[in-house]
Amino acid sequence: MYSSSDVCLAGCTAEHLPPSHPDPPPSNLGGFYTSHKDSKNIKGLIHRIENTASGLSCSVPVEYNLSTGSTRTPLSPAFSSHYDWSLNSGHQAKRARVENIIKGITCTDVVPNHHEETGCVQEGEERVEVSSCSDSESSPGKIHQEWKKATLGHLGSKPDRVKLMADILKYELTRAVSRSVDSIFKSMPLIQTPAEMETSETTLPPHLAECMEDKLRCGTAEVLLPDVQTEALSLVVQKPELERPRNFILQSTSAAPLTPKSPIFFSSEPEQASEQDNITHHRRYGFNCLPGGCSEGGEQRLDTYWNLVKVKSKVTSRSVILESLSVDFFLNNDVFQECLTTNHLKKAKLMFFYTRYPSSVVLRMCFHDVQFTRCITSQLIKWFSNFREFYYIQMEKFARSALLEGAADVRDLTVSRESELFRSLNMHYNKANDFQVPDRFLEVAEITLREFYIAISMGKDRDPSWKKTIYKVICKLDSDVPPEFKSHHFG
DNA sequence: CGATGCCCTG
DNA sequence: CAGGGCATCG
Repeated sequence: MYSSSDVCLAGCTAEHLPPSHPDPPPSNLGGFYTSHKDSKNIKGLIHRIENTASGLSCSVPVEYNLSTGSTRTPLSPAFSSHYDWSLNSGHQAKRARVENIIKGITCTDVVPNHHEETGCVQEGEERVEVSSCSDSESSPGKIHQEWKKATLGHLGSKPDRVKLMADILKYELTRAVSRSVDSIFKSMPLIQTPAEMETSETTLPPHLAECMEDKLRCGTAEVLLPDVQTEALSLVVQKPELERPRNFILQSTSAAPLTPKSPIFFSSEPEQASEQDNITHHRRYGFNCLPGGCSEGGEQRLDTYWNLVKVKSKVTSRSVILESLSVDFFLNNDVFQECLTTNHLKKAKLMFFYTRYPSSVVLRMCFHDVQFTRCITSQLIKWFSNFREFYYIQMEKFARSALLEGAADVRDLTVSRESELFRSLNMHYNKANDFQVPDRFLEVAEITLREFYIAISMGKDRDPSWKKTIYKVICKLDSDVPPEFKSHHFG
């Protein structure tokens, strides 16, 4: 059995390829996870504001009403029954805590290079803009100024202070969400904004272009496999020399050499929506259907992006918060499909060029976008069983034909990309011919063919279980699937 | 006994 | 390709 380290795609090192971890955070979605953390910070922010009153035991839980976009501070008995907080020690404590809030806000708004030392949330250039736009009645700057006046100058009535505190909390919450959304877009270099797409339709982002280049190299590269034959196989023979006659029916004289249109796996091919796809019901946890439809993993990521574009376009803090929380929830619940699609079938067929007997672990790695139920697993296993069946039937058919045509030397049996046998297999597993079949597959096919030929010529096919020995041999010739098959970007 | 694979059939 | 039957294996 070949390990993954045995397979090396020439000119395509591991670091250029998508991660092969069974379920890694997508490399192009770092921003999503950053956003997720930031979104968590929204909750943490409230706690941070509360906890800025260090040493104070009383905490004011803040509820954020998602439907109204307002914050509400449930008044504790002490808070609600003793309005005159200047005369109450508890009120002094509250005042200290509120002033601490102001400190926290001030250090983010006024002291540009100080927030790291003070533990304040570091943010970008929007800080200045937020402080400067105070013309609106509800603008943060206005709130900030009023709050400063109310607290530092002890102006305003008690309800005003409470209202202002609620506004401050709302303001902070909104800013935190805005930062989260911004961070998503700042850390999403892979996907362009619509404006960028319009201006540079054919220009890929550097990251993506590099990835595509690598895939191009991979696709046209030979699969370098070690010269390993760990088992003493009965019919593993050297390839015939060039001068050896290469004929028989395995060679097609009329067939043009098969060259893939594109070695990139599906990436340039918009998959037609098949009937099966249309009737396939997809499920996103917590979402019946997000805008953009429900389809493959890559498309879902794109859907997510467009969803975020919509989020970005919203200007009201409430909608931003709602959308952001939706995105957070969406990202926090990894998306699984509960049905196998035609794309999965296509991928499985291409996988067959590498492995005829994939283990369940390999299947899980390569189909990590589907939820692996018992039904899904057995369906995938059944697929490969069907693939093998066709494969062995073809092998037996061509072996018998070669025997009938009087092939005397088993070394005359070869499988090249021009042979009829390969064309038959390629038509079955790679109908679109958009995949560069690895040379290793040709080698394995040749070995299989010769195994069948020898067994038949020796009359072993009279044994009802004569194929089993061949199956065992072929099973040991599996290769590990390349990282592309384990990647999110496949398909 | 469940998982897996082959065989056969539609 | 899927479903069912059957055999094998741990």
